[in-house]
Amino acid sequence: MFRVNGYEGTTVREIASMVGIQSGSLFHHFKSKEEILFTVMKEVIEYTSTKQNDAVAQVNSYQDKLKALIISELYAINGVTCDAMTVLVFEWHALSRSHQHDLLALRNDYEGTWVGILTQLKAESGYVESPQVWRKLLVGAIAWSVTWFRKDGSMTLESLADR
Amino acid sequence: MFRVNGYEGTTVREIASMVGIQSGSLFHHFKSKEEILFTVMKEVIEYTSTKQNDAVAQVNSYQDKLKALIISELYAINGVTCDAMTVLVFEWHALSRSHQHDLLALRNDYEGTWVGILTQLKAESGYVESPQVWRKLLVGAIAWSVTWFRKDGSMTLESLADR
Amino acid sequence: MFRVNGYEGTTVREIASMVGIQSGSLFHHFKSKEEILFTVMKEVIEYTSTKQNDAVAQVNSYQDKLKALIISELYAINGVTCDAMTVLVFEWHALSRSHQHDLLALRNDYEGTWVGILTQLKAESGYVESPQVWRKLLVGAIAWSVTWFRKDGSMTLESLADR
Amino acid sequence: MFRVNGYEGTTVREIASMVGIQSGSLFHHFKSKEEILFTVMKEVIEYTSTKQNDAVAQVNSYQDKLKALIISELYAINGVTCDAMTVLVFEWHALSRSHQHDLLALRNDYEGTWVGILTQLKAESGYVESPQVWRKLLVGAIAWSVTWFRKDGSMTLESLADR
DNA sequence: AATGAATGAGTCTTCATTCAT
DNA sequence: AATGAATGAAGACTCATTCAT
Repeated sequence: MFRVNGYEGTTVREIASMVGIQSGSLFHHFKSKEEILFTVMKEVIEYTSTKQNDAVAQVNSYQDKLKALIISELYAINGVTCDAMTVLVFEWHALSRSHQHDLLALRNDYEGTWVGILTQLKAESGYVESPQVWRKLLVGAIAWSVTWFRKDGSMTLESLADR
Repeated sequence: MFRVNGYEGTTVREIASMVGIQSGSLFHHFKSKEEILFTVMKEVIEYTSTKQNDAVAQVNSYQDKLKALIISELYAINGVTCDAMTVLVFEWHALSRSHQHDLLALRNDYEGTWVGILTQLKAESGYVESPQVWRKLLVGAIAWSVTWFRKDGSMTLESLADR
Repeated sequence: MFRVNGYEGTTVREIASMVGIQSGSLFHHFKSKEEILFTVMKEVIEYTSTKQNDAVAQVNSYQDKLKALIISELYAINGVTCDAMTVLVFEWHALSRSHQHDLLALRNDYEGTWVGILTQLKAESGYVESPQVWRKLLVGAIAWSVTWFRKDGSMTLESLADR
Repeated sequence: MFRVNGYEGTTVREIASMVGIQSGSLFHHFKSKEEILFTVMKEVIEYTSTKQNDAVAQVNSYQDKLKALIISELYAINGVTCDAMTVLVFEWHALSRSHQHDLLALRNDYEGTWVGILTQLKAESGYVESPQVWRKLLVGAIAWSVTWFRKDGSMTLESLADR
């Protein structure tokens, strides 16, 4: 619901009724609406980080690791975590400063893996000039796929990863 | 203000007081808060389209035209139109269906130029496989720069365009 | 406009635009919106009173005078003064106390004619028991015609007056 | 409150404070101010219809039934339902088209009883020429009583009904 | 006589949150 | 764990009226 109508555009009443309870009851589970947003974001970061680490661990060369990262992130953006990832990007400013801070810590971990591998690739092949900039360009290209990639189209996420 | 606090997070009163009038007076100029958002978005699209067309017209080869497009879009995203462009991307869902439709028409024009030039490049060099997909990857990488590129950093937009 | 949408339901802007000027200009002619309402009501009372007096003066017997009053009032309610008369009845409470007082004075005149003639008829024929009550029943029946009588129907105001 | 100050002249805040709650709480019970107006009107029509049917059922001759209708309507206009009935008549245009439509359906029922009985009287006695027109003249005379009849005056509603 | 930008008090309505039950 | 009535602050928007031009 946050993805479709935005955080501010979604009412506590709507959330509650989708779960099948009254709006007042929601506050037994979350102490505020913002905590729901925070939870969504926190869980998707944790879930995606785990998936990413698994993917990277399963291959050996850094080139393969890079591709594993790309595929992993494409799946995060376009797979089951699609809604949550979009919310993470588009509703960031709806989060309180303090919660933003908490998530940034988790996020650093995740980004660290990317930059680490890109740095190794640079050392190995000299091809990647600036790992930080590469990461930024890649995350943009990958994240944007949420706006256009369709699972039922002619292209698979694997073939997109190759490009 | 829309960029910093989001559309929903910005009150009409705040906008008015920034302009130096009363909140009621705002409705003499715009018939609703949403019309302000729409106007911001419409104007930035029109302005950027004009800039883009100028940039493309000034060079001859398609490779140069592509680079002109990239630089032009990087400037749109990170230059004076930075706030408006960010709002265009991040507050899209705050727009009414009908206004979304209106902007999409303008947007098509803009995107048409990109895909047109990428298609020419494909015909010439065979390098660009799918112009549509290339455009998507490029716009993602470019748009994302708003989240990390700093004018006062060590990198210029021109050098970023090269990468 | 007051008739169709009510006094509160009509804006000064709408009135002005119907006349072909801006809302601000209206205040050169009337010092408030309520004064417009007052003027409409005052003028229709005066106009109708004149018509009524003319009608009564043209016949001799009290029975004919009564019928003249009835026809005259039916025309006031359903003729060119129809809108203004309806406003007079339905928007009475939108008037300030002081303006209500002013109109009541005019109204007394008008009502005096009715009760005078009904009193004469009682003296003559004994038929009319209470002139005051008769007047009230008659004005109700007549005024209500605004809600159902149609000029283009099968009935004329004269035949209705007979009933 | 609607009767005294009109629908537009009554604020939601005033209504709420009369009931002893905050204005916001009102919207827990009615989804809009207009729904309150609609409810008032709907309930008074239903209540009055029931009363009317009871009154008619208790007598046998059509002449008695007509008198029962007249008395019943006089009581509706001047009794406990007086305020609501007045609002029904005077605030009709404040209702949305759709709600007007709903009430018209209820109203048809009520009017049907009147015209039915007047039609029977015409068949029996030939006295009532046009039942529809009679009904209109009667309802006008009766409804108007709200503007002048005083319970504490020298006249009872029964004696008024006779006239 | 007319404009039209500006006012500012006021309107209905929304909605996250509370809390007695 | 859930209800649902109530809160109250805040929101966008309206509109009669003013006034310098």
